[in-house]
Formats: sequence, structure tokens, C-alpha cells
Amino acid sequence: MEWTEEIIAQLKALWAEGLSTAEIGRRLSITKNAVVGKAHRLGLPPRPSPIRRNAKPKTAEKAETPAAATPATAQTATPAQPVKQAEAAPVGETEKQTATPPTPARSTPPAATAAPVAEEKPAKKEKSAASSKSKPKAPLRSISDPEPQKRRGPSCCWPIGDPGTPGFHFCGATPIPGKPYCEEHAQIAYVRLRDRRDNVA
DNA sequence: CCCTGATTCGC
DNA sequence: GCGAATCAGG
Repeated sequence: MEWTEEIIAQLKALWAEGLSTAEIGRRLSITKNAVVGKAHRLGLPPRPSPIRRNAKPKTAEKAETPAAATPATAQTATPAQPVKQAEAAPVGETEKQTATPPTPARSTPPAATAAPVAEEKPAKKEKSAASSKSKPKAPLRSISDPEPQKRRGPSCCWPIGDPGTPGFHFCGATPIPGKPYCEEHAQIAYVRLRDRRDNVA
């Protein structure tokens, strides 16, 4: 693997975006292990992972010097989760387990595929707006949003380049109806987990 | 079962 | 440095 600046930039970008390692791997056409490994080496902030590896199964297990534990130093715990989206990061990546391929005796042919794309599973509870409620219907629109509801052409939001840099942009191609990505990118975005596994093919 | 990310260790 | 293998928690 040739970790060029560009690739690394993408990795960082996607990582920071909150995509899962597998997702990033898919985009970069590498395995998630590579992603995780590189990310770790780069010192990227660890994604919210449920596991806390402690045990040393195999080798290692050296005699740990029971030296001072030094409990002091109360470090500040993580304030909060900056991003909670986690797996739901990309637009409708939910399609993973969907599309049960064969399903014998099921008259439901292809429908299952790519149906509930941008489906919202977690109910978003947005109660009162944080920014004052004293704005029932501000007549603003001549400043920030002169022409709402116009140039609303859907476009593929596949990230290209590193967000934050001048070259970054989205695919922009016409997406498949019901999907956030164009046909080309949808194909790689929506891969059956079983199929992809760790195989990039 | 599937998913997820983290660490280890041979290369 | 790289990443597959392995581990481990949901």
C-alpha cells in the first residue's frame, strides 16, 4: 500500500467525518485493518469503540512489573461524544444488511435492494431550537437565502479529496433516485456485508 | 449471527 | 511502516 499524502488526507478526512473503518476502507479500496492500523499509527483520534482490549491472549504476557500504579493524575475524562452518528455517518449507509439476496420462497425479488436508503432509524428528538424560539417566522430570506427552493438538484455526495482543502468536492453526478450517490458510487457504497467482508476484490 | 474498532506481531 | 490475524464488546 502506498500511503501518499493524498490517501492519508482522505483517510483523515473520512476518519474525522466519523465513518467506520470499514466504510473508509471501502472508499479507499483497502481493508479496514489497514485503515485502523494506519489511523493508529498516524495517531488519529480513536473512534468510539466499544471494546477495551486488556487481555493478552498469546505471547506477551510478560511479567508486568507491579511497580507503582500511580493512580494520581486524574485526567479529564472525555467530555462528550463529538459525533454520535458513528455508523450512521454517511448518508444512508444503512443499507448494509438489507437486501437479503436469495431468500427462497420469497416473492419479493429485488425490491429489498436499496429501498430504505436514507432511512432514519434513530428518531431525532429536536425539541426547542437552541437559538431562541422568538423567531416564529423571520422574514429573512433576502440575505442568506435569496432563492430557496430552486437549484435543488440532487447530486451525488461522494466525497472526493480532503474536506478543508481547495480541491475537495463531491462527486456531484446525478444520483440514483432515492439514493444519495450516483450509480457509480452507490455500487461501492452499498455493498452487502457478507459479500464484501474483508475482500476488496 | 452480524457488526464494530484495537492491538499484536510477522513481514 | 504495513496490514492480516486476532481479540473483544454490542
